Amino acid sequence: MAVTIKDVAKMAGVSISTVSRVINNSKPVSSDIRDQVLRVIKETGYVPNPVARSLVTKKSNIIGVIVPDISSLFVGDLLSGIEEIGRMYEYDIFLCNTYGESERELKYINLLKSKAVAGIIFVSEKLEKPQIDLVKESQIPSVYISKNAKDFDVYSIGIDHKQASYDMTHYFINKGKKKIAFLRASVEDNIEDSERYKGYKKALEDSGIDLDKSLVLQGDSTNESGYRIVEMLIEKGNIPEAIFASSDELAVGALNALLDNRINVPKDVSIAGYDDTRIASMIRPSLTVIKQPIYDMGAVAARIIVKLIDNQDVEEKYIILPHTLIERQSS
Amino acid sequence: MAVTIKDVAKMAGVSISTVSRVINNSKPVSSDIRDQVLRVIKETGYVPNPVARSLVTKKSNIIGVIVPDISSLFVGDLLSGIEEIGRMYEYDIFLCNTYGESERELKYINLLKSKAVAGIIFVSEKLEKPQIDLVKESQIPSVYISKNAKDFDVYSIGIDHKQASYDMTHYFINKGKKKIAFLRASVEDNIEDSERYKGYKKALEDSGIDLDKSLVLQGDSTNESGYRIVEMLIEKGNIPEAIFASSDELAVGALNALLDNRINVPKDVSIAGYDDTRIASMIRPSLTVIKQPIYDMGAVAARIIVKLIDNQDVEEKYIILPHTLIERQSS
DNA sequence: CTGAAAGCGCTAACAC
DNA sequence: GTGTTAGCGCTTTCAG
Repeated sequence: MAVTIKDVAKMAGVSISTVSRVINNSKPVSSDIRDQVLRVIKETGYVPNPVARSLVTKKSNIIGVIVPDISSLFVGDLLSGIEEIGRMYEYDIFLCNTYGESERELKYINLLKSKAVAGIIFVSEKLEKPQIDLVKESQIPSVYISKNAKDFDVYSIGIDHKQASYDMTHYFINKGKKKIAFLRASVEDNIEDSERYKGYKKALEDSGIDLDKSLVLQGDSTNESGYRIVEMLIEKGNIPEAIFASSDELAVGALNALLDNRINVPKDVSIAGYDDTRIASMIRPSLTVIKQPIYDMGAVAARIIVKLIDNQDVEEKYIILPHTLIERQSS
Repeated sequence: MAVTIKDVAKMAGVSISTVSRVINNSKPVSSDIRDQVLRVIKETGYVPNPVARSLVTKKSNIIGVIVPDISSLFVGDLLSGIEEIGRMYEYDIFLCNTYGESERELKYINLLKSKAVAGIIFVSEKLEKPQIDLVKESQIPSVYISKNAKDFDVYSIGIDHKQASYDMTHYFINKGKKKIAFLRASVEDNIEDSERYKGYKKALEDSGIDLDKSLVLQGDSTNESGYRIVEMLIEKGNIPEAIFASSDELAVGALNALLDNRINVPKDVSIAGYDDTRIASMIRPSLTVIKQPIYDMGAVAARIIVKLIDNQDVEEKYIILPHTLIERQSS
């Protein structure tokens, strides 16, 4: 059996309250007694039982992190950032994988609630009201990372997707491209509502280029989907001058479809991705991308959660981190 | 305040022990009373407090997972497998990221111990005795995933690395290659001890090919490292006919170094990777690889842990899953 | 500044 | 079959 606060108290010849006070620094303790207690703690290797502690305080030092897919590069980087900062403040990570299913998201929120987690970081492809309401109801501090987080009154981290998308489209236009395809991972919602689409559209408008609906394409987030879509374009002979995909994987799929059909990238067609996950710089030709500061987004999310837990002020609700356009070989 | 067992007991007109009995099925309860209790539970939406429960049983339904790097594709897939099976048995995942540092590994083992996790799945580049001893001492059921797990008396999951490595080397030899480089991510240990190296060496021996030490190369696990090493080989004019890298990322780095120096793959040089992470099929030329069933390894690890927790028999300590050689464009 | 005691929500003897 | 009760290890009033 591990040593408990009782043992320490007995060995130090004080009451357990005193021991509790020194380990929590919750109330003044005369320095000689404090030293005595500290010595016993060191000798015995005593570690407070977090479960018992959590039972009485109704708090834990656990941050619940809900993600749609652990095995994605994006989420991996995000988790690194969260973990790193979380650990700095002595918080641990409780991981929930939802596969993007709303039902599972709800289930996990309830679970985290019952675990009395100190905070929740919620990562989702697309936020929905029921989930947000459930979290709000729980009163647990929360931060969101999602494309549409700014549609809700919640703390969130993101980049300016519309601007980023505008930048990339504009970059292509500047390079003399007119026929620019927009490849997007659909999430059952209206494409018109998508920030990225808005940025793309606006850039075309500002340059007086007509939007060609046959070049606005929806897939899912996999590279296979990007492959199929571009292959279809090729079959139809509707080959664009540039392809702007809304994720790196989608871009890789598009790239492979072109290469496999002996279409040169970037000579015949330019390609750009979105996110700058590790793969973007690993493939050849390497991908021109909009870089999202993914690790930083995780780190900032963790920082915010910690602040919220400590009741500190958080300047803004919707934090926008800077994005960058990274030019590589694919354009 | 959430509803507690007390509230349920009062509303159902029974004692809290009875309520406890029905939620745990721990002792017989007459069916009418059981129904009554169940109804109140449903009405109130009562959920037992896992913290309180854990305090008295000294157990939780949490599996602690210690990994070297969450953001790696390998670990991501592994986690998917663990999570999926874990969830099936109602276990949750507590995530610990060590960056491969022994000190942090030890710290986390202690943490998991104090959290009273039900089991530990330990993923590491290279297992060391102190860590294993600490886990054993804790009496917590544990499963290991690591190249050198079989050097210890622990439950572990893996593939037959020596055979896999033999297979790949043999494959190259069969294709008429004689000058086969072996690229390896070193982990400060003696390369001679590495199973993969042994397989490589044996395949050469069996075919009467002399081992050329200038083609046995060590890097770290990044693609940059693979890039540098192969670049160096090119500078020296010591270009092999085939390169067998001990990870996909390493192989990608090697591949890029060749492509960037206008050396054709697979015409001039063949390349093979190891693991079959998602990137292997995403790049062009796609990578010939030894496929480790990563997801399955995670799933099996979770299954074993659950069995150990339930004191069920586990047939073997060291479980070897089948590997496959997948031939793609790079060879 | 320190100790005694109540209680967090639950399980598990122990009685009846 | 069911209820009473003693903790699990800790924090936190409340006295002193």
